[in-house]
Amino acid sequence: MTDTLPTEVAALAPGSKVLLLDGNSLAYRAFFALPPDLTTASGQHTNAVLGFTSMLVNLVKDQKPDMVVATFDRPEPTFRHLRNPEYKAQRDKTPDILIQQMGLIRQLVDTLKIPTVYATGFEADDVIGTLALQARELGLNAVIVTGDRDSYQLVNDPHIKVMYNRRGVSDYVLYDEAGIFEKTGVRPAQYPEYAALRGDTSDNLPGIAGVGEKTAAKLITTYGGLDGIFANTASQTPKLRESLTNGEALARANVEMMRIVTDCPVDQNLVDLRPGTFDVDEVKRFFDLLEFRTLWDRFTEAFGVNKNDAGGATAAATGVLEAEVRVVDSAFELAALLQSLDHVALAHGDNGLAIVVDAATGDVAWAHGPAIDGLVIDKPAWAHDAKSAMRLLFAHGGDITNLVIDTAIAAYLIDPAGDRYALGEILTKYTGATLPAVGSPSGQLDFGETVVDPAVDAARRALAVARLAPVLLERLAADGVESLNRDMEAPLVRVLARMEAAGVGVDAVVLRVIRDHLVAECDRLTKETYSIVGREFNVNSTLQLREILFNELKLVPGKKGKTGYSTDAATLEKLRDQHPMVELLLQYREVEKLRSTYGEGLLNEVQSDGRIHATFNQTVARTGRLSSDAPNLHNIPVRSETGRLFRTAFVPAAGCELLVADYNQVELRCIAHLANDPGLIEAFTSGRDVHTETASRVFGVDAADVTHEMRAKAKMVSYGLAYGMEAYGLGQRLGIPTGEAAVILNAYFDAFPNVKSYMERTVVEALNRGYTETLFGRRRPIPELMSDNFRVRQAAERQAMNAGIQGLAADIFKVALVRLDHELTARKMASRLVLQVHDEVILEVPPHEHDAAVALVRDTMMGAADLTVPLDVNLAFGPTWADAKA
DNA sequence: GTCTTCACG
DNA sequence: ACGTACGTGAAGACT
Repeated sequence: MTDTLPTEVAALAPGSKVLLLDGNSLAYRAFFALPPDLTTASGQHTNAVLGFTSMLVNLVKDQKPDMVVATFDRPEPTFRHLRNPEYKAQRDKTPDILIQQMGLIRQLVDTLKIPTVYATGFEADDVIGTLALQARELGLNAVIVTGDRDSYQLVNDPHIKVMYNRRGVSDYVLYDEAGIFEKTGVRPAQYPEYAALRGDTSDNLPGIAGVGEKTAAKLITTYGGLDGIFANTASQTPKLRESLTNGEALARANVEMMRIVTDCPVDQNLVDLRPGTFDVDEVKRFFDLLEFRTLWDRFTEAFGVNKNDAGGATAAATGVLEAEVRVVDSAFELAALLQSLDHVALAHGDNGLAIVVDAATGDVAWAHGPAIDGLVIDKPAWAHDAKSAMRLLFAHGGDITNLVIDTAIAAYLIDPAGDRYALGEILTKYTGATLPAVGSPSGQLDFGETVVDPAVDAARRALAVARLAPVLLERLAADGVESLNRDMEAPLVRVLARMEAAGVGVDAVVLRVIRDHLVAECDRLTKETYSIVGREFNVNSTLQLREILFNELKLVPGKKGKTGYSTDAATLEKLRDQHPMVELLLQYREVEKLRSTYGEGLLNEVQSDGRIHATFNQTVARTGRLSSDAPNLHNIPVRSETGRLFRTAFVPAAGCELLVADYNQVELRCIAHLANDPGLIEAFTSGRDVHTETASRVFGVDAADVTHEMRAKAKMVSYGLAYGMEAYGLGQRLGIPTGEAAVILNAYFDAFPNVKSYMERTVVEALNRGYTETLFGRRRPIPELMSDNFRVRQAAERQAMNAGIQGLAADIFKVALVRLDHELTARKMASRLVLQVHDEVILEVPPHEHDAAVALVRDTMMGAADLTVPLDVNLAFGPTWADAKA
């Protein structure tokens, strides 16, 4: 123990420059500096935010402050309002368009980690006055930035200056003590009394009639202050004497209003503030949200950030990547080279693989043709789009068995909202380096004259991976998604690669029969429709359909879209009784969808091995789910009788059966766990049907008395819940009035109160953190939660509610896939995964593994996560996908 | 390239 | 008064 208290030390050295921003005043100036019709695509007004941001950029660029501190008025009335109800009464006339933007301005300030100081019952001016004095005590230089002349009175020390915004966003003038005197004719300390005499329009305080700026300044300098002036009224002209005598009370009251408090109770003292470090990504998202494009460049310049920097990333390396390519022809030579590396940064090219030998010198080996036959890379591997590299090696009898990082997936984990994760883009974003365009000889754009060796392109990409991987690994750790990458996403790459390579068996003959039948049906329905309408037209054209339905046939239109009245199935359903063509149209729509997307679509994707090899995307869905394309095997029909026929065309390899396993109500179980709702947990642990159980609680009847209708309604509510559904939506889907739906919804939340509080808590947490987080640590930034646009914000809230639920289900499923594939391999089983659909896996199983496969799949899937409710799995075998149902 | 519609979990 | 359930991908029409 020491006998002295620790000395408080300011963050800044004496002589440092601190900018004190009067947030409200500058927001006003910004608002009137730019046209009010500046909006984003979604209709959010941005003129004040844009102007404010622009001011800030200019200030930082010109002033180069060591710290910026902002102040805003508090909503509570101040002592000035209590004293004089007229004071700043015009604030009530603040335009709505500006009020809407104040939240965004504060958000900008927060995003830039600019400390904000408040004092309840006082104005921003008083806070600034208090901080300016504190700055002086700390030996700092304070620059007050404002559009309010009241602050002139604070410039009574060489270390305090005012930067006054005259108009626009860049017209500033910096006043010191002499400057104030020159401008007003009085010294700063005299400013309140001077202003009290002449009045202040911006504060809505009238001055003494007949006393303007000149007279006020002259009186102040002659008599030193109000006391002197009113003691000497006798020496004035009769007219001025009368004005002064009548106005004395007013002027003395005004002074009390004008004088800035320099010791108000601020919530933070200057000595405790530190200049913050902002996250460039977060700032960029804010700029993107508000569609600030050109401002971004000015911002990065003024704030001295590499505009491609990823915030915390510490890559000094920049420049254009150039590779020194050595060609490796023999497998022996390649093996020797790999032996010497402790990790392998690689990129795949046309039938070859580029492997970084020495990133520092740009030394890259290009192995192709026979050299990669049977190549198994078991060293820790770094790659971009590793799944494609794996599939290339699979085709040559090789493998990549120890993937440490896929740079695209890492970028996705850092921000799953990114639209693309092209190697060149994330390289520049996270390291500042540039990847030359494909086919470009030396970083220049190529117009087809020069043909560059594909090996060179692959080599450059491998170098890019070598540069990126360490930066991204560091960032993954910083974001707390290291284990998500290591234990889930990275291992999953190979599982998906194996499923893609395996493909799923398709009976093209069956497919063709289905397709041909649909073609005939389409033909029949089209002709019948033509005969009813009386002429031919393109039934696939919504435009022509709208014309016929709503103009010619005069049917009553339903909802309207962007371009006109909707003709979707829900609308047509309501028009069913109005005209016979509507029924035909509905039938046609269904059949045409099946014909085109599935009949023709799937047939086009059948490869020469009689199988479909779709692509499973791991960096697309913002919730963490997988997606499928070319073709999409995640939306093969099942709900309609005819559509379900397509599943009869999905078959196992000869001698095998298909094993289909899907999680039972996995999202609802996730809700039960996350909300920790006793009722919902009990509904799942009781072992009885969960929807019946739910209906019993919602409708207050015994489980035995739950009707089919009640169960269906309860089921709809349960699922709608996960999406943030409201009474209107529930009513639409159940075909009941909104009021009735509201009663059901309320009954649900009464029965399961923790579910409601979980939903509310989730939104608040996401708002505070700026992102949602699943149980496994998967993050999803949702900046739109801060939007001032009601519609945008509500949509964001629903996304936030859903992200933790859908995301957790996705995480559980991914764990199951990884473990399942791992176990199948470890047990040297012949069964293999061929397909997955969000909560369902499909395996090809030879007869002798029938029982072992069931046990393994069931145990692995049920054990993928330990929730407060059990996970349940349905399993079924069948000769086709359609037949494999319990 | 955007819009509308509709298939799935 | 607003608009009204999350997440995907594909096809066809239209600009």
